[in-house]
Amino acid sequence: MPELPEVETYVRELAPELTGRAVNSAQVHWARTIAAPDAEAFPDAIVGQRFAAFGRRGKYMLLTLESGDTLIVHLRMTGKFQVKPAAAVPDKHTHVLLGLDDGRTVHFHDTRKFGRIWLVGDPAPVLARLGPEPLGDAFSAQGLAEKLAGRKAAIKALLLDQRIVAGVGNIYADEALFLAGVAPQRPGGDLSEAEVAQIRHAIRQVLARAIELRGSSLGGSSLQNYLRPGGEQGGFQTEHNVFRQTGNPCPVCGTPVVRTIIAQRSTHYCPNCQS
DNA sequence: ATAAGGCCCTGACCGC
DNA sequence: TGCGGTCAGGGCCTTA
Repeated sequence: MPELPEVETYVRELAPELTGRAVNSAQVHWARTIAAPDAEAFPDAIVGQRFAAFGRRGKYMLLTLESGDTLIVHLRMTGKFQVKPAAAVPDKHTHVLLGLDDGRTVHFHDTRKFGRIWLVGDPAPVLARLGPEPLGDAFSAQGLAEKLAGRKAAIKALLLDQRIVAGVGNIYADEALFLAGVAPQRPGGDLSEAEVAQIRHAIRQVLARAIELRGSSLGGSSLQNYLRPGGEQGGFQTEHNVFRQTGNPCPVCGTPVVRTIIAQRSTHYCPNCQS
């Protein structure tokens, strides 16, 4: 599932493909994909616009247009936003098509239909609830500790809360807690200052490494939750220590990795290394 | 205010 | 082979 490293990879790889390209046509085949303005108004609003700059906030892609408008894309679970040749045929899961002035077409493909696209003048309201960027200076150990103070929910659940830190999802929450040596079910408010600092450091470390490897691609050939804009896989899945490694030996101590459910999400950890 | 559970969606997978 | 049930989970919503 696309989390911060996967979205960052999208932004970096889309920029050279789309910068300067204009949208000549637009079709919406699943109305709920368009969060703003609405499916009916979207084509007229996007046609004629030209891609100018590419950014990211948490798991949101921010495609700035020359007009000053922003096309915001959230891939959620299975969304893919890919630039394809003119001859590429959309399938039944292709919900939005953007025809470009060079003949290619952007395909928004989303099997589960959880993904959303906004076309707005001001992206701030869409992003208003997000916590700090984990790779930025604003994500401090002290700030994280303040947000965890008094909280009784499991640290795993709190790391998935985008208001606490933006961009961490199920994969990188599990991997970061492993690197930090903290058990996922520990209440957030019970963590020591040192443990919070270790978690912050681990989040930054795992996200940076995953960006280097262009994200994590999971699943078989037919159920691929994340593929890069050109259709290639990422490379970080081979470095997962615990995520979907249930029963496999912990790379550090050899204890079998355990799977449990926290906040209705699959959670994987080493019961020996994480406490 | 926080915590917990439901909902949206489809396809893979499992047991019978 | 077919079929029903379960699981996957990000963000938002409701409920307590």
